[in-house]
Amino acid sequence: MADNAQDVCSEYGVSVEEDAVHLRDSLLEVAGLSELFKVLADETRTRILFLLSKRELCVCDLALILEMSLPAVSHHLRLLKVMRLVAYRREGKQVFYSLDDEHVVELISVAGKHFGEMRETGGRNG
Amino acid sequence: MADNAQDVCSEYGVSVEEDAVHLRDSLLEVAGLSELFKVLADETRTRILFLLSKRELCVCDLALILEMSLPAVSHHLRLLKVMRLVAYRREGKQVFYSLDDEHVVELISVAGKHFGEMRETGGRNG
DNA sequence: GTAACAATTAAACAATCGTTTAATCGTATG
DNA sequence: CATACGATTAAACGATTGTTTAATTGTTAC
Repeated sequence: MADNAQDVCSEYGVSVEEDAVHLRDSLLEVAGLSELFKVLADETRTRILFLLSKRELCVCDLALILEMSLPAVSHHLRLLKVMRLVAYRREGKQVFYSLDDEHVVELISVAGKHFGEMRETGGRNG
Repeated sequence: MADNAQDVCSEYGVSVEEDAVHLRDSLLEVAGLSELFKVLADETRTRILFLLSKRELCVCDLALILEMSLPAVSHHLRLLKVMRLVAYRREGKQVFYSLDDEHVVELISVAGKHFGEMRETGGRNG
C-alpha cells in the first residue's frame, strides 16, 4: 500500500496519515529552539555577540562602536542576559560584558558559511 | 599605552578608540547573517524546515501535521523559497517541498545542543 | 551631600510580523 | 466548459518588537 506515498489532503492518500503522528511527535525535538534564533534574528544583537566574542566590552564601548544610543544597547543586553548568553561584571561606573556561550559563535560561523557558499553558487547574476 | 585597555566612554579611555575602527570594520563579517536567523526565529518555520529535512511533503500535508491553515503554511513557504532554503516541484494539484540547504539542519542541531547542555548545567533550580 | 557619568528602566511610538479571511490561479476530472 | 481541489495571493487585523525620550539607579569624585 502506501509505503512511501506522500499525499494526503482530501483524496484519502492516507499516506502520511500514519506518519503524521510520528512526524508530529518528532517536532518535540525542535520545540523552543526558535527562541535562540530569535536572539540572533536582530542584526544589532548578532553584532553585539560577535563583538563580545572578540573581547570584553562595556556598554558605552558597544554604543560607540555600533553608533547606537546607550538605552538601545542596554535593552539588547538585557535579553542576552536573560538568555544566559553573556556574562557581566561591574567595574566602577562601567559594566563589562563578555560572551558566555560557546554555541553562538558556532551558529554565526555556520550562517556565514551558508552565505559564503550562496555567493559562489546561488548568486542571482549570470 | 592602552594596549588591552577596555574603557572608553567620555573619560578619554582612548582604549578602544583605536580598536573601535578595527572592531567596527570586523562587523562586515556578520553583515546580513541575521537574515538567515530571522527565518528560523519563527517556531513554525523551524518546524517546517525540520519536517522537510526528514521527507518531502506537500503543502496540505504540512498543514495537516502542523494543524495550521493552508495560507499560513504557504505564507511561510514563500519566505523559504525566497531564501532558497527549499526546493519545490508540482505534481498534479499538489506542490511538494523539500529541504534544499545543508546548513539549516546544522543550525538546528547546534541550537538543540545548546539547550541540551543548558538543561544539564544552566537550570535555574538549585 | 552634591555633581557627574555609566547604566538601567519605563512609557510611547513606529514598524514589522504572523494569522485570518476572501479572492484568485492552476490543474485534474466529469 | 464547469466543478472540485490544492495552492497562492492580497487585504486586514492583532500582536510583537526595536528605538526614542525621559526618569531612575548605582558608583565615583569633589
